[in-house]
Amino acid sequence: MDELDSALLRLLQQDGRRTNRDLAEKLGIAPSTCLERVRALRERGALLGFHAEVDLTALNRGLQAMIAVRVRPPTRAVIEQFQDFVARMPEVLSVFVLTGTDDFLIHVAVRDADHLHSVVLDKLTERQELADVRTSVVYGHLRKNVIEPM
Amino acid sequence: MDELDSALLRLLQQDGRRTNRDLAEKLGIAPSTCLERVRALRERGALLGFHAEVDLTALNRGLQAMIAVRVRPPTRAVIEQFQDFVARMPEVLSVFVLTGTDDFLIHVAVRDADHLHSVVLDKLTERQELADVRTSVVYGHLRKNVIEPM
DNA sequence: CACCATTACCGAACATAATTCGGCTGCCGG
DNA sequence: CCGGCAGCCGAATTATGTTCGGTAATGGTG
Repeated sequence: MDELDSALLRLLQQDGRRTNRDLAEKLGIAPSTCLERVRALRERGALLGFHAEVDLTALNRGLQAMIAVRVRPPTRAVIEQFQDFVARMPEVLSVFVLTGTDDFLIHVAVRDADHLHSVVLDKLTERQELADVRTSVVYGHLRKNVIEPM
Repeated sequence: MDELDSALLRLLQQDGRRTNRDLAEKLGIAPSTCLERVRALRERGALLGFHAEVDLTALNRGLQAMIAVRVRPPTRAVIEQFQDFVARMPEVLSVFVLTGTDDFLIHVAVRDADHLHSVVLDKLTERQELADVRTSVVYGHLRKNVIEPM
């Protein structure tokens, strides 16, 4: 994991569709070398994959919320079962499993306030193991690249 | 935004490096048509970009935490200034601006517990506007694709 | 119902890029 | 000093992206 590798990861994070030639040129190495480097990063597991970023508004899911949840009892079985359930909900963007007062943070993207309401009341609150729910609307969500630009 | 478009977004979300030919074949359309569709999605802003996913452990930042923050006073000026500050911290993965009791949720990835400690005590707590901080360690973080697989 | 205009689609030709591979270089251990 | 190894390179090959003119489908209009 030298300087070249992190430069590659940084560039591919900013734009995962940069061509191999482009990358090679920016780093001052041959395309074949660059290809080999990227392949090695994938094999080592440092580079997990490439994903398109989709605009939520374009999908009619412009309203985001963060739902803090406590389950009871907080045993492994209950936590895993609840996590599985939440992961299957189409409104869910991501699930954080936490220490502390809350057991979960659920990041959701929904159509509108009614939709959010129904997600919380009709889907989540139906669960027996759910002990506490607190919903916050997300005004803004800034996502950074893991490796800082130079 | 028809069925073809969302199929494209779904596939590109799973793997942003699928070749155009590949996509076209899977959808049963010509490569040139597929290319035009993807271009249209980008121009419309539905498809925002492509990004590499990097393994945090490989970067020696295997410990994640969620930091809930309240600032005082919660005016626009203070909130924007704090957000700018947080966004510049290299440990930060993403920042959620919230309604509710907490003003921010800060998702960080750090080397170890000492690093986390220093982020909270040496960097965050230094800020005058900071009224309240609660840190939770993240055991697991499941990220889903926005569009469900079929 | 016929007409036109518009849009989406296709396939072939062309341009660009990915990938392979044999060989070269420099570094390390013996 | 000298194998042996790992990383790198560049040219040849293969695959892919991209453009563009033509064609079929669509939808609105007289």
